[in-house]
Amino acid sequence: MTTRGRYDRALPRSFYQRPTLDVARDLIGKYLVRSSTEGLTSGLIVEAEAYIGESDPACHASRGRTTRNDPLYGEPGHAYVYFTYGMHYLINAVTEKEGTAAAVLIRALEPVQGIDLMRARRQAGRSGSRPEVAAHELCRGPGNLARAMGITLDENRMDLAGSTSNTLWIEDRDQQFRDIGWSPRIGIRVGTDRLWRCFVPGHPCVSGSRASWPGRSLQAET
DNA sequence: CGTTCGATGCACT
DNA sequence: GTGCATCGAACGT
Repeated sequence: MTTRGRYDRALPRSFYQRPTLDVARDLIGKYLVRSSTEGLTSGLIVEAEAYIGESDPACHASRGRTTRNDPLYGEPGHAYVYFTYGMHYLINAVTEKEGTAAAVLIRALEPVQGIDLMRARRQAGRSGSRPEVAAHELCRGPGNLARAMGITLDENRMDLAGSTSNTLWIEDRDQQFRDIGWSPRIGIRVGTDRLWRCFVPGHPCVSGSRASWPGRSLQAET
């Protein structure tokens, strides 16, 4: 085994207690890690979006606090997971400070560990034999990502930063991306004027149509 | 390449 | 009853 995927490398709470756009940018290049009874899976975060408070019309908190969005108002560093379109779970990391209702949606990962397990989760419950999902598509898009990582409402409110959980966290493995692109957020009908989606330009695991990206090449270093 | 549309279930109006 | 921070298949150009 390697030293990768250890909960003691989780980002501290102070990482999340900052302006949401800074957290979103800095989450690019970090690793989302999930340890379950099925095994360990992890991936490099290559796409994220910021949702910032009740004044952001696209934020779930734009119409006030409800039972569903309550985790947004809680302590930074916790997960806000919700269910949408009748079939998808999406995961956010809560940011700023208690009461602000801000978070970063994690939209895509480059799979790193547990790729076979990711593939099994993606194919579970599907009928017939289908072509194998390519590795770069396993965690492309927030719904796919949650499916591959085994994230459901069971992980809602989970502490990604504290010491009580050891099943889901985000860690630093000293990865740096030189260039990060910014665009409008995807899949929303309001607040599209804000460039609050960030991503690794040209990375094959980033969601959305390739034509909508700035034409830059991948530049990564360890 | 592009756009449209059905699946599917739940929180909120 | 309406509307999703989606996905992928189906279809048009």
